[in-house]
Amino acid sequence: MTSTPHGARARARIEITAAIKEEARRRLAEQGAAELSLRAVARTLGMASSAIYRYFPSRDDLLTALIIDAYDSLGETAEAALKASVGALAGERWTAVCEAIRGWALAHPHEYALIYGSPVPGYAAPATTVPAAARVGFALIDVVRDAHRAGELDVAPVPADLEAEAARMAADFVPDLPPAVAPACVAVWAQLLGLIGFEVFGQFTRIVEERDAFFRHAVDGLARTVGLRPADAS
Amino acid sequence: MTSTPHGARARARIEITAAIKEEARRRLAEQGAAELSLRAVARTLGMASSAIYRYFPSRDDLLTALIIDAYDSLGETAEAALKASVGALAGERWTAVCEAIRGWALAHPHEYALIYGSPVPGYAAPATTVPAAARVGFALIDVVRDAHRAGELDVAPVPADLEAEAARMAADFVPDLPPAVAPACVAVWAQLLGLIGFEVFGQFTRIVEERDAFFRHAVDGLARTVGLRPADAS
DNA sequence: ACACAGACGAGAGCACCGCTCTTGCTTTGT
DNA sequence: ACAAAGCAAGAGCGGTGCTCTCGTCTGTGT
Repeated sequence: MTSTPHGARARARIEITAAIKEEARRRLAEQGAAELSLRAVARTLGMASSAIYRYFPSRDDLLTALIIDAYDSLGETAEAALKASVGALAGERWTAVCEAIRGWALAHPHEYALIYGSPVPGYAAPATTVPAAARVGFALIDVVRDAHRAGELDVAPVPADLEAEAARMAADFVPDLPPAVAPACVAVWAQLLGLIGFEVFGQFTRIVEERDAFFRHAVDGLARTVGLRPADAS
Repeated sequence: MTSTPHGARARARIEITAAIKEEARRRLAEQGAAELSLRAVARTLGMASSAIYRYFPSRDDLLTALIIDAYDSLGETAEAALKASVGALAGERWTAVCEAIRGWALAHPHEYALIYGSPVPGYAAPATTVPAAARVGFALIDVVRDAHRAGELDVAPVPADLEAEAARMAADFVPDLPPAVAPACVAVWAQLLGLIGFEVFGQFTRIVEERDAFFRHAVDGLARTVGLRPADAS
């Protein structure tokens, strides 16, 4: 009965690994990454602290696994908003995806901090996290791509010293879009997350009160920057 | 009781406090906030670890002091760029201040992470940090204000649901600017630091190669968003 | 069928951390 | 001059990440 790769032992390993990750994620969501302790996880799981090291070689490895999960969770949220908005105007889709990302960030501040805050140790972004990290960006790009297909994208030219870079970016990430929009896409991606990060990390305290309306307005501005006509008719 | 306490005791206290902060800042710059340990600082200062608690009640208080210093250092840099650019075109001044902020961030990544990355413990932003934190924002606003005085600011209207908020923001932070630009100022401030944060934290790895040209282009876009005519003639 | 290599769990232990408490000594203000 | 307050040092508590060793269990090849 070896339907699973190597018997029941391997299955137990998968289950325990998942249990550790689940408990760690719970603690992460409650207290943040700095307070996440292997010993505490082991304790509530009823195992010796040393046993955890059979599953995750170090605390950083556990954290890396959680980082990938967080990226995937956020990416999934963005993709869901993307799908749900098929057929709508490009500006409205843009807003929908941006608001989905913001909503996720506000609902999972510690996870957000884990992936977009300061890198926890010195710094590290193992190559394994890259594909998961890219999903959010691609969801945003998809809105732009669809708008371009529908002829609703206003492409602004790019300065001469960025032309080569824009071409490279476009070839790497958006082969079916005009190269000139590639830098704008990347810039807007970073700016959007800057906006969200400021809100999540409390930088808007006593500065922005009407968060929803403010975000909506700012996101309209970002849409304009990439060449979309914003949903807001104002 | 006496504002300048006569005696060598008070003077020694100031000197030791400064020495602790200096050593802590050195370690922060080298290793980051997570690795900053009171014991290690005490060790290299040749004092018992418990003695440090006479000067900083807790690790977080030391960190808070460093946060204020970092805000001030960054604010000073921005203000210096602002002063150095008096008389230049608004677009050029904008670029100059933005590049000064970016330059500081790239030169002091750990300090940058301390103030704009994820809040180190659970969260914390003692009220004492607020004035220092505001300096950067005001440097940016000054460019906009001067442009407005010179009649070089294009003010875009604000949606109806933001008018009250815009008026409140303007009254609080930019009383001599049209209310409609206030939300744009705040949004652009967050977006600029998002841009810089992504670069500092390595999110642009393998995505943006020509960092300088890219940043310059993005900053031109931000200038446009607040209503400035960018320096780039393209 | 059985023995053996490998995976596994538990415990002890190391070096480090933030922080507190107590004990003396020195400076300060009256 | 003397009491009060500030200060440095040491010991100690509970916590951390991580390693090592030592029994136990298990999956597998002969």
